[in-house]
Amino acid sequence: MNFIEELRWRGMLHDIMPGTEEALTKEKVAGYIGFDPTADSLHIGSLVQIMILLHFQRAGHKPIALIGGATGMVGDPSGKSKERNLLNKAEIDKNMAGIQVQLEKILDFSTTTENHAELVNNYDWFDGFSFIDFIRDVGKHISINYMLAKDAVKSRMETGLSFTEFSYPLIQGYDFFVLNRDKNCRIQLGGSDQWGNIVTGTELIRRLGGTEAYAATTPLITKADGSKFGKTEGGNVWLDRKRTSPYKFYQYWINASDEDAEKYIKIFTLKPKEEIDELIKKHQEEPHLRLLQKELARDITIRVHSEEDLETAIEASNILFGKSTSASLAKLSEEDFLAVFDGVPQSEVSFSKLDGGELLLSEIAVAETGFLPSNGEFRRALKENSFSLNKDKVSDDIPISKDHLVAGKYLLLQRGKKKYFIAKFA
RNA sequence: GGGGAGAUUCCAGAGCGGCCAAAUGGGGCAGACUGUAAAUCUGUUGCGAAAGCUUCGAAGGUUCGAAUCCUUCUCUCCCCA
Repeated sequence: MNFIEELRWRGMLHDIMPGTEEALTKEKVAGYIGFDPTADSLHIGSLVQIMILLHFQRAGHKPIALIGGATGMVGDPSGKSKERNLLNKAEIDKNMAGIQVQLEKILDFSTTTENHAELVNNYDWFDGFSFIDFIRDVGKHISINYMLAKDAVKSRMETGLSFTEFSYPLIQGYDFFVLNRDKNCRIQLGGSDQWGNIVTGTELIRRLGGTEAYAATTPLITKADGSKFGKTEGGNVWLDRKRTSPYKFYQYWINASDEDAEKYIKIFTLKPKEEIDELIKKHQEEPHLRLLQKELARDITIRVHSEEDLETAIEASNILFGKSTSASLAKLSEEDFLAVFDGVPQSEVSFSKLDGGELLLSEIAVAETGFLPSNGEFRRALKENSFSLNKDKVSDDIPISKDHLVAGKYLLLQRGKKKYFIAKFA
């Protein structure tokens, strides 16, 4: 199965330029995807693009990850309704370092591999490239009419668009040209919102007499219920464990709906078609086992984090969602407790507050830890029978004593099925 | 520059002197059902234990009483030039 066929059955192909498939079949080429250094970590939206590069590499081609050190300073108007804030060089450098680590985890960068992945930064060729040179050597080849026809530009004609953002496609197009010229890069991949930018590149390459260049894009990942992919109430789901703990990361995938899980397992795992078909079939026979979600979460968590992180996440999930009760919780040592609940939000409470024996549960849940925003919210939770202390439902506001503590210093608070919080007494 | 419409609790959007912490819908949260899914049904959704307190773009005013009336200001949208 060639690269494009692979993407096609996985539902990862949105648009493709004619001739791309033939060109890729004929020879092994280099291809690239750009990543914006807007944060020091990528989130799972970018994971789609990384997977694309991984497939590309597995098909024998050479993946290039371009970090937009220069373009990050300009800002891509695609899909943005407002002018973007610009980043400075120092921020971008810091962000690049973080992103690099994440890419290296997934793609094979070892130079002993013939088609090893490569990381480039477009700042390297834009630094020192004067404005005059740029508009003379590059701008000359692309007409204003061509630029104005772009959706990203058209949709901003009403609200306004700075010259800076207007020039963006041209800058990204030049990246493609440079990679084409210097690294025989023949294809640019990316999200469907990048189509306009990508074809500006192929156009530029044609005008400047490079080798034939191609393009393919991935569809926007959606969720069946219409909410945005990769978001939770806490914000984006990041690849960086400090921003999104492995436990939360694992939980994000475990919570995917059936419909989404079928889609995601094709996109985010490398499992072959037969295995996935089999999994889907089994899942439909015994949906309550949630094989799809488990396999999906397992595979991605290992790829992004590690086997150990997965084990811990599963263990934590079993305790939090399994049949476990306060009894099994009480048996945990402090070490196990901490390891298991690593990703659960925590807050410290002064141990001495327990002394009088009059510290109420509500005070801990609201004032001391901020787990719930107000006492009203706490009362509501009691009324709904949705509040648990150490896995036991609570129906009244009770005074907390040292006897309630797990491993001598923790309280496991819970609102509803999925929201946990740990109060640590120290 | 001229004329008009508007700004309401997370969002949309009613209310147009007391019955308004403010209809309704959406969203959020929770409960039931389940499979940590979807759908459905139910409850809940400013703070406060309560009395009560603080909210309806901002500041003043009228009134026993204002989201509702008046004045000024700020911002948004539409039409004409």
